[in-house]
Amino acid sequence: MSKFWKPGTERPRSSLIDDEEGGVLFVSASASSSGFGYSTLERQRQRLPVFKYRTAILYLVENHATTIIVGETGSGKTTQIPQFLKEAGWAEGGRNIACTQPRRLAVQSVSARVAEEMGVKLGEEVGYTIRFEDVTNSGVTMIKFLTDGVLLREMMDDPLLTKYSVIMVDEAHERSISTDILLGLLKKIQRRRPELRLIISSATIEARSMSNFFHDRKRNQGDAANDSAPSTVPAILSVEEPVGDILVFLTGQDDIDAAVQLINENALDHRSHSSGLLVLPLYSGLSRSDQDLIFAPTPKGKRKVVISTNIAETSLTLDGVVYVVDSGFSKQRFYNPITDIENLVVAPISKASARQRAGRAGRVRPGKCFRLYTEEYFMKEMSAEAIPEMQRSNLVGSVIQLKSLGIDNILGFDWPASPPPESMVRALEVLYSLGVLDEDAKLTSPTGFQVAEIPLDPMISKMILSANTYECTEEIITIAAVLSMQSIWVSARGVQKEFDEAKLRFAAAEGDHVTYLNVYKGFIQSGKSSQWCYKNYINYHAMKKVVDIREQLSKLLKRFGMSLKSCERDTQKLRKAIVAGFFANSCHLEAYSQNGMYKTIRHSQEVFIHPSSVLFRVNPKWVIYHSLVSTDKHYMRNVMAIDPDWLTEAAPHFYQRKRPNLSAPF
DNA sequence: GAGCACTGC
Repeated sequence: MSKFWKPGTERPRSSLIDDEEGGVLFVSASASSSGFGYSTLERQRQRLPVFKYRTAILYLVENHATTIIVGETGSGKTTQIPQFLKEAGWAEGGRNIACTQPRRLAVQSVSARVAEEMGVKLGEEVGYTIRFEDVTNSGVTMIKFLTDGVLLREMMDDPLLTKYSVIMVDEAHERSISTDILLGLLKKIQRRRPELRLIISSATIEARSMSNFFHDRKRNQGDAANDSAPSTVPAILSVEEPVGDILVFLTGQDDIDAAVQLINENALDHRSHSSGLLVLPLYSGLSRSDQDLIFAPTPKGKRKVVISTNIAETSLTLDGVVYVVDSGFSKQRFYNPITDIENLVVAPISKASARQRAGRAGRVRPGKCFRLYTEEYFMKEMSAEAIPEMQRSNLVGSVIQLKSLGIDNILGFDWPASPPPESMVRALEVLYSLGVLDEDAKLTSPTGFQVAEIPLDPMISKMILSANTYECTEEIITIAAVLSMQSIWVSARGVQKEFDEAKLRFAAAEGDHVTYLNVYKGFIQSGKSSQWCYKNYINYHAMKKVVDIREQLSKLLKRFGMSLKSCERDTQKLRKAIVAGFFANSCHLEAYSQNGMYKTIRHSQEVFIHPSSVLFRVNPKWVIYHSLVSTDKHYMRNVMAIDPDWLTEAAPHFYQRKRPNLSAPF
């Protein structure tokens, strides 16, 4: 354990200050690979705390900070930082900590746990805001969970908020939505209290300082190539230094598999030193056991080469990496509010990303980064930061988040990066049609408040609440849990036939949602067996998480006064509940369509059933989908067949207005 | 006939 300054003793000096710009002081802190916040993956795999946040906080202690505002999500920081501050001797003198937690559900559960961990009794509970008032006997006079407008205003006027305040923002995910929300809130404070000096710490800044190390090193020359896999291979093979693993950043599964193959072929053809390479792919679609290969120690005389997506940029840390090869590209999501479609495209990364990637090298010894683009491109053309997520996402979730923070004037909110007004309007439209917002754009009661409290996509939340009416909550919370996963299937390239056959054992004529119910039933009947999952090409870890999320949802429903009911075999009930949430995502098969083309009802967009769906090639006339993914085509993922009458039944306000002849035969 | 990554405990 490090030594920390106690008030009244001589203060240690810190060398943490990286940069000073315009009165904003940056303190280095990283949550993703170190510090208190582990990423989920990291946390599962290695339980080794590194104390980046501790050092940052040491700096604050040193500078007589009086207030710390900790952003932005995650329970790690909000629970452990207050605890840590106590340890650090920061407790004396009536200082103030506020932890922001945009999601109310999290706030409540976290708060209860904090109370337990700190051995204190809960203070008064106002809504879902919990306040401790000098209950710790440790001198930390207040810990506020800054979750709604009332507390935000209190915070602004708090006399304890003097001179320094420290905002720790986890920017590992460059300009994420929650970061933007937090910064927007902070701007409000700053305007009200201009004398305050705000200190922002961020992981991106850490990347910047690390990249200084590489700054004057020679970079590989070469154009930014579209086809990154082939051009990457020579770079990997040209790494001549004898020791140290290599981490390569490419864009996606296809590129990665191609590169792995090319390197292995090269090894066979030329008996070059590449035969000493142990080449491993890494992307989230891989099974856990395949992913874990990258953590296995490199065999003697071999050099590990991990070819990865962005997953290794922030969420996974490989200790032995000494060389990084950066293609300069990643897959990024862009949302078009006019068409309401999210596109997944290969795009150039930002400088901040490039630095973060470079920073993955040399964690254990000095390293090198090979960038597959020119220094001139880096200096002159590469954008400093990625386009904020706020500006390229569907905002339905964020709008409801703000509403639940007590911020009613969404359009007037002071975003650091204002999203396109069209996105706002779309989001408000959807929330209104779901019955979450009323005509004055206020949360409805109880639906709006309940939806805001469920930490899932509002459409899923609405589906869950509707299941109460249709008496099928047992089934719906299972479906909701599965839908909030990436996928419950394992990636099965090469064993496609076996995989398809396995899937057929669960396939339901109604579509993917009911199929998931069958999988869940099978999993439970097997006694939650990992063997059973392996045999059926199902991701065991995903299923365990489904069970976990399902459990949380069931607790939540109980709090709403709803009991779990099963519709047994009556799938029509649960399909109607699903439609009650997803009516806006309806499509019909184009008459005479030969290739399975659908059109969305809302925008007449051409869409197709994703090949991973059990309804692929089945093509029912009317379907609703959970999400669209757009690569070369617009694909619907998680598709269910419906009766079009259910649409008008679930959302007469939505469909009568737009399409009076909805039920017309096709 | 196809799947960048993250967050909620």
